[in-house]
Amino acid sequence: MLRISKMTDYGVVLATHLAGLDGPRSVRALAGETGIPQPTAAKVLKALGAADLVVSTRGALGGYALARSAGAITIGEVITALEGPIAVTECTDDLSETACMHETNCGVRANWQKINEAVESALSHISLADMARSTLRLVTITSKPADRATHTPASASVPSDATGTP
Amino acid sequence: MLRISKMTDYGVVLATHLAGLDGPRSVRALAGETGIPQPTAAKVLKALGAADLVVSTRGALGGYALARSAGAITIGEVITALEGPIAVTECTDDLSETACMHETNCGVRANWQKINEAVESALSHISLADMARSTLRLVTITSKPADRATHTPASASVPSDATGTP
DNA sequence: AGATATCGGACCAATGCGGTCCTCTATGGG
DNA sequence: CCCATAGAGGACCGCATTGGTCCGATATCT
Repeated sequence: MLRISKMTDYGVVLATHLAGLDGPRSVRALAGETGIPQPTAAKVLKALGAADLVVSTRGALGGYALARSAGAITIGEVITALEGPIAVTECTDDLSETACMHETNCGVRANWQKINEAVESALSHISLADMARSTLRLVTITSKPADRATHTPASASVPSDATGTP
Repeated sequence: MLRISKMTDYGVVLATHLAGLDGPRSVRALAGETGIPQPTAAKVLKALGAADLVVSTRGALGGYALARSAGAITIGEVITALEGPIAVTECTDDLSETACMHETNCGVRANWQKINEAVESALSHISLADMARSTLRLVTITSKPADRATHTPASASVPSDATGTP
């Protein structure tokens, strides 16, 4: 439903992988272990570093390590670091005068904020330590009300056939 | 943190606007009232129709109307209809053999599913009727399961109070 | 000093998204 | 009965973002 960029996916993979290590590890090693191309991994790690989620040690024997304990870093932070703060296309420029004041528009736009908060909150309940567990217990947000088929996420179990098109 | 496409934004605005009406309304009228360019609005409404969220009446005096009551349609459905099911770049092609089996990778990927569920669940708690209210009460994600020790998310819980009400 | 490894840029290619248009079909009104 | 209206359903294009690569500079360990 929501688009997750590949970079963000990489970021979560990398961060989770890092959660299982203690000492700093080089980008090369990290990339090799996760199957992510080195230059791209470097870019992601860099962004993660800018958000203070990982720390880097330079020079020989250097590398990346988590800035905090795996339990203290939420995937919400990771995603935010890579995806940037929500982009809900808030009332755009001059259009706001014509349409925004019109009627429901701005009210709806304001509520987008709430939606974002709800999502962010959900994401803030999952830590890297949780991700590292093979079977995440899942944050079970209250319940599951009206959903109408078409989205039946298979718990665990990797999709054997890749439907995606590269 | 998560990218919301403009189309999705339009969809929510349109659907919410529709929630305040009873009879069918033409795309032209809808577009004019929401400030969304007609052709684009038509496209969005079309997608909403394909997801059975709105029904269309053809011919003169025709137009779009909600397929169900405003309280029975969640924004999760609207977003899913426009954004399509999550795109978490599931284990891509042959790479999966090398890296996926490697270690954390696939485990992490499986957990992405959980993340998605959490988000989807959060979004399923907000109906169009809720969106129509100027001040959405917010879905108050109760949740809060797995976290033991060393877990100190800056997130806290969902801010149930209306933060900003412009 | 030299080797190693990150940092911080610039840089390019491609996918996809936002947006438009045109034709066809169905329905209601004159 | 015929025409105007209004949606369906395509094809289509341009631009922006994203995914990915490369380079020089800096810092650290042997």
